[in-house]
Amino acid sequence: MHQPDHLKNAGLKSTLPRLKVLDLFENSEERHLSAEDVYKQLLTSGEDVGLATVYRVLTQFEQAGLLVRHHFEGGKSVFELKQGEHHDHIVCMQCGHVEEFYDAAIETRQEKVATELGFAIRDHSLHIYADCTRKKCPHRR
Amino acid sequence: MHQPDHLKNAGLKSTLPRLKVLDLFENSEERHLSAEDVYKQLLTSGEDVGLATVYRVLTQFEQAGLLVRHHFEGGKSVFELKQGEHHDHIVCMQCGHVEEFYDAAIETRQEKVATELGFAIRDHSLHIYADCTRKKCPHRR
DNA sequence: ATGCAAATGATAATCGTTCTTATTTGCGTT
DNA sequence: AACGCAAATAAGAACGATTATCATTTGCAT
Ligand SMILES: [Mn+2]
Ligand SMILES: [Mn+2]
Ligand SMILES: [Zn+2]
Ligand SMILES: [Zn+2]
Repeated sequence: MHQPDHLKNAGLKSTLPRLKVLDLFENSEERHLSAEDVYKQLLTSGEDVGLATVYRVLTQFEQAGLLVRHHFEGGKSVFELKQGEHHDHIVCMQCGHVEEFYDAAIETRQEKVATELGFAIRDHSLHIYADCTRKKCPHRR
Repeated sequence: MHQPDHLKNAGLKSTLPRLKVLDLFENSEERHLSAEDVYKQLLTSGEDVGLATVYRVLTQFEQAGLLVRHHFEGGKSVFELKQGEHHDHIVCMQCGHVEEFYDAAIETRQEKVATELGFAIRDHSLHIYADCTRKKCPHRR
């Protein structure tokens, strides 16, 4: 889906570290990755990229519109491939599993609320923290 | 409204630093304060409390249910007095002004979404980032 | 007033992230 | 294919927010 020239189109030279990071997001099991996640996964697969470079590249990709950054609880930034449609997140407090959802009613209510209060929305984040029911989840009874 | 014995009820000794911090939240102009905010305001009013103590006390108050902690963008934690009713926040990206709101429709939709996805909600945060229209706001045209 | 567990405050340590700078690389041009 | 150079990288220092350590102080039950 993404090609080396996606980088050029974004005004970024197609360098080895950038291609590796992009590749990781395209082929990783987990959609939502922190800088540390990216760094460690690259190390594990033998690719060695400096941690500073990972941070720099993630920020550049965010600015270029290739990635979206989220601030879930826990302090660290998490990134995912930007693939058009906006969505919100529900995070399992037991296993960290992240599920995505979109609810049109919520989105419109937000607009309404903001307008009534005299605000013009630029962005928003809705994070639901919950317990999931996946077999893998350590919380399962 | 809060008395020294609110602390005792929460299982916390009523010490000087704790009383000062609680007092600040009760009498401060701004409802939503960071640790740094609290520390500086105490210094300004002549009270001297160590920064470490401020952090410690804020966390204890959160655990005791006296304060609620929020993670707005910008990295630092922000606290406010817990006064019963849950609400969400809309933050001005220009002046930092925080407005509170509650929308029943949004709350119920969240429950619905979570249930459908097989999650049991424990908590959530909805932060709307926007431009406000207050006279004080530097963004005003 | 006394004793002691609990709390404080100064400072060191930690964590995620950004900055600095010497070295390397991508890539358009010979 | 070799050059030249701006742009990018890597290693480590620096940073800002927060937490941990530990010697000293304080609240409070006796
Ligand atoms: Mn997502
Ligand atoms: Mn609030
Ligand atoms: Zn789970
Ligand atoms: Zn404003």
